[in-house]
Amino acid sequence: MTTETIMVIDDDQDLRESIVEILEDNNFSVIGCETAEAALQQIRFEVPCLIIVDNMMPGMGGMAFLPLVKNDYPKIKVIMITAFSTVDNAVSAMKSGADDYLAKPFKRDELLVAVKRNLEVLKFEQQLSKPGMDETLACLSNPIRRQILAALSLKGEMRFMDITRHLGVSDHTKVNFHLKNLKANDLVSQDREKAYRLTAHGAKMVDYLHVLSQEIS
Amino acid sequence: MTTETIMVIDDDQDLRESIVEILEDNNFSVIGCETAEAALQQIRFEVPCLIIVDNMMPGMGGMAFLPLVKNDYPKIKVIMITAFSTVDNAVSAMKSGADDYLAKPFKRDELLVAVKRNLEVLKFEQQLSKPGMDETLACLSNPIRRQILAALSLKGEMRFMDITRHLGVSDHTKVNFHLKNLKANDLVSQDREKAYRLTAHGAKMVDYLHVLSQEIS
DNA sequence: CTATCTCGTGAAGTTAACTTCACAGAAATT
DNA sequence: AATTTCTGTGAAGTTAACTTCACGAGATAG
Repeated sequence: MTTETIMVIDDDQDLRESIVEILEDNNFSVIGCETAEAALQQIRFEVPCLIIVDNMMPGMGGMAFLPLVKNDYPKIKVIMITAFSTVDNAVSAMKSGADDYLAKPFKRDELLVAVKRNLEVLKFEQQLSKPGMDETLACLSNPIRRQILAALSLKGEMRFMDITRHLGVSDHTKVNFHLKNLKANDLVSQDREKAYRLTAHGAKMVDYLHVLSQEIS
Repeated sequence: MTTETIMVIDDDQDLRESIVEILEDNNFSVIGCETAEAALQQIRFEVPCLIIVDNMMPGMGGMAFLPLVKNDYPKIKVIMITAFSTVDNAVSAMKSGADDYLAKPFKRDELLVAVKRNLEVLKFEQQLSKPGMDETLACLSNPIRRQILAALSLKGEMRFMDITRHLGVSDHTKVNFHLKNLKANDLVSQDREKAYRLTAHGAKMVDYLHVLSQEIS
């Protein structure tokens, strides 16, 4: 289960506490704030993954609050609570960057559905920006490195000069450059006697590339 | 079936013609040459995918021939025919760049097995160096572009400024740069009313990225 | 009708990726 | 023992990728 924090901002104490309670009942970790200003302070100490904020509040309203948060933490999902469910309110909330909205009055289930939907979206997006994704894909995007992987996949184990000759590359230091890159990305390893071989991860990536090659051309 | 050309180089006319015949019986397109020198000329007109060359020949032998071919056409597979099946011969043939060897005398099936095995290896290697592979992987290796893909995958269709705000990028021209890249790689398209959406190919790539994200961490 | 927002181009400027070159110690050969 | 081959390092140099800036035409809103 996700144990990330959800922030609830509403000046109406009754509503705020009831939202907090509903969420806590569903095993979310929740922080309640009475004003947007207080929330901005609080975020500095603990960054929530989702914020539920009322549009109409004394002081800073949800609309003003939104860009401030999104600017510093674009990944945080924000659900706006709008007073009346006019189309205008909803549209303007979404246009100014809200990820979702709840029209007052809303039911317990509507709240939970919205929260869970947005957490799913967050999870989806985070998968594609996983650390290591960049490096791995960039590493695989080079034809020489893929050729090295292919060669190692077929022969199992190769020495440095064997690889260089096998690729027909004139400058051996170029091969060395790419081997270092492959090692840094944990696709290739070097054993006791200096021989290069695929790591388990490297072997998986070779499989992955073959599957991918079906889709390409 | 593969209809690529195989080249057979042997000064012994009987052996050469019998190899050619065996291969032609198996629906390969074959060119026979009596000398390595003649073969080098011939290659300029038609590049074979595999060469079977005798080690011992008057004039240029297989050992001298090998580096000349591999230098200009590193992808061509070369099977060396060695006179005696001593370990030395085999090892030195492989060390100088031969992909496989056949010890005289060899049987019809030994020849066919070796040829087919090497064509399989060739196919394997070619899959990983398919054109378009580079560009696609490089395109996917950028986090902003993956975020755009994720957003389009979730929302189905987005306008330019919606994407820009959704990513929390201050400079819209940066987003434009990456969108152009995605369009150039056929992952994203733009319809009549300027709205961006995933192409079929782009949607598949999003799926593949999710598969990959399982493999990564 | 003026002002703002949208969506885009193109030219620098910057950073990262890749290549090439010069050199060198360790290992294997002769 | 001398020499070649193997396996590297590190410093330029080059090219490609990305970012930023300046500008503008067309739509939309006030």
